[in-house]
Amino acid sequence: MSEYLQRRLLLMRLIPRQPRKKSAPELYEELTERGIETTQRTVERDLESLSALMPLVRDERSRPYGWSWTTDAPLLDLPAIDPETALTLRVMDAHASALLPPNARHRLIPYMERAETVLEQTVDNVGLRTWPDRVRVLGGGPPLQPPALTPEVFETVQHGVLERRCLDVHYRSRSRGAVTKSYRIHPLALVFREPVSYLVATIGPYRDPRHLALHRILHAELADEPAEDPEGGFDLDAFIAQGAFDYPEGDEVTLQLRLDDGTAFHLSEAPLAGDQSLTPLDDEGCLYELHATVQYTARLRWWLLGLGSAVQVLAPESLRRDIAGEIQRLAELYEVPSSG
Amino acid sequence: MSEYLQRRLLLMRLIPRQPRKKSAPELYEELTERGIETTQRTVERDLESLSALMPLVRDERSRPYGWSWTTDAPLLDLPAIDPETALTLRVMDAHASALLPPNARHRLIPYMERAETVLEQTVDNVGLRTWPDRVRVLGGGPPLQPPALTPEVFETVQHGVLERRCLDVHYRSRSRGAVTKSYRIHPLALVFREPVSYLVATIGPYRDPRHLALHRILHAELADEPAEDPEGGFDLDAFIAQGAFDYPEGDEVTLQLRLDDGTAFHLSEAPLAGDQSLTPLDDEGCLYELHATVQYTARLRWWLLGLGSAVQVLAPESLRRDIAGEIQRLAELYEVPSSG
DNA sequence: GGGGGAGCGACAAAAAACGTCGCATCGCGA
DNA sequence: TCGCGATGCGACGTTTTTTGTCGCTCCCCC
Repeated sequence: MSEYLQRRLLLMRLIPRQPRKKSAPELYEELTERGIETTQRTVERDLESLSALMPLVRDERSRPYGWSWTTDAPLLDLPAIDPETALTLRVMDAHASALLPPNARHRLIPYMERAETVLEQTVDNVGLRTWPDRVRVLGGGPPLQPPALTPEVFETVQHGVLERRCLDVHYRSRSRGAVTKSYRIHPLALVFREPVSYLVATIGPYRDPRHLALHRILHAELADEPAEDPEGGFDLDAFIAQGAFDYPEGDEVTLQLRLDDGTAFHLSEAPLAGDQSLTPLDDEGCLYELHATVQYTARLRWWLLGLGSAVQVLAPESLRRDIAGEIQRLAELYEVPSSG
Repeated sequence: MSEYLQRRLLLMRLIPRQPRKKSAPELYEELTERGIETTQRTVERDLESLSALMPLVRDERSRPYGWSWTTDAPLLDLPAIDPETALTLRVMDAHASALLPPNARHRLIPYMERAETVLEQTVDNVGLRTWPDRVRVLGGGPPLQPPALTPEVFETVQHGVLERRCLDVHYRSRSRGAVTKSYRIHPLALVFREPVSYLVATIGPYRDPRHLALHRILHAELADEPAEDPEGGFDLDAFIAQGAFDYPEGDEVTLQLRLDDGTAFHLSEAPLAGDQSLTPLDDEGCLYELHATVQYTARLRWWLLGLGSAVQVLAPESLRRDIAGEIQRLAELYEVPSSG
């Protein structure tokens, strides 16, 4: 029966993209491992005939020749991506562009190009070419620009986290001045906080995890030494909860707010919590009271404060005092006249 | 030469995923269109032998049998996704989960599962299985929950936008009460604003574009009538800029802020604009002044206000007055004592 | 009831794919 | 510098698969 197709399909999947490569003997090995009986000669022939059809390249600089897909090889996906999925991918990408450094999205280019092609064809069928004019993502976060990374850094760091290997990095420390230091670090995890991406790692012989902003890593290189977790293991959630990223986990509190009608409407659409309740305070429907059980986090506080006078915090008392104090400081800062 | 592989590969790509289907004669047609000379018999044979290897199904309920991939057919991508890309996809998805309704991401499940598989294998090689514990995305936007959508609505609406066909929708209008109305609408564009997704469309015979929140569309059905743009065309950016989503485009202003050191540090990492400058105001480095050319938007205002007393707006004067006014209202609301 | 399209079994010719062998080449270590 | 082993590759005859064609049957729809 048709060994042919199965073998070539598997073979194509085993070939990596360009910086990496695999030799014919290697590929032969992997094929037999996966239960395909063949000869190395056949594999060689397969590679040759495949390279006539697809963007495969052979690196002949060193003797066991290495095969790989070209960097710009278009994505060939089975089953092919459908227009709806392509659209979803695009929306996700549009959104991620505000969050991830450009280098991080670099790897997704073939996927996005594929999505683009599919969308264009769809639109073409209907006689239009105005696709990109039909979707927008409006960000809700701070209007900041993601910092640029040294091109290779993201890749290398990703590699280190994925393969659990140590990294040698040059790090421009947070303290002022352009002082850079070199460390050998044990990568533990990746954390993305709105525009900035962080690597969590232990540094050199020390055992306490730290976070390094990726854009402050000027150079990174993979070491051979395998990365080790600190004794007792590493719990990323606990690390974040203890406040490492200004995102300390708050206690659960019963939030009580007084809202104007516009804000009440928005919150009825996208609630703060599953148990949220909204009740009008008067007949005209201009004021509402909201109850909800939420986590008290810094993010919540920013958000409430940002809404300004559209929202008044009634409870918990600690949050109310907190915000009132902030307002007092603000009032002094802006020399607002007395509230009588 | 090897027509074989080329033909079967193309054939597989032409087969759609399950709700859709294509018959052997259709597929034969499309193959010849793309320059592959063959007979319909061969296509039939190909389909049969392929279905032994892959999750293809044949719908035999009506006579020109329809072929499709099963809904859960795993993604077979060439070149295969590499661990770094898989990781990036996961990060994007983690982020999108806070923004898109669950139904929207539904289509990406095969992609995410594929990414998951690749990651697990990678981690396996190194003897670990703790992959999901190594990445987190910390949101910066409001801590709201995306509203739930009627399952089919997102798909149908997407379809309408993509193929430019009218939709018949039941819409629960924004005004209070559970009144729903039915309209025939001409879909124009999709807009995503943090937790809520919108469809921009003209309604019935009217010519002015409106936005409909997707979660308030209770039911949607594709109509045969092709969708039409309003006379004079439709410009999504202009529509947004005119304030349709509380995101009116602001004028460019030269922003001047006084910041505490923590905020200054964050802004030095992720600047507000390309031309941003930051200068310390004293020797201890506790106060900084920032200049940047930015768009004056509501989003900027929320964000500045949310930062509280860590930021003082010095210019433009209009923004300063705006914020000072807001603070005065807040001070009255919270009965903050006089600022002297 | 009949016409046409679709699905499918069979067959023989044609075209590959395959394993094997042998030789040339290259890299590495002695 | 020499030699060994691994790798790449051309050639060849056999084997297997593929492919076009024909014809029969079934089913739907007119």
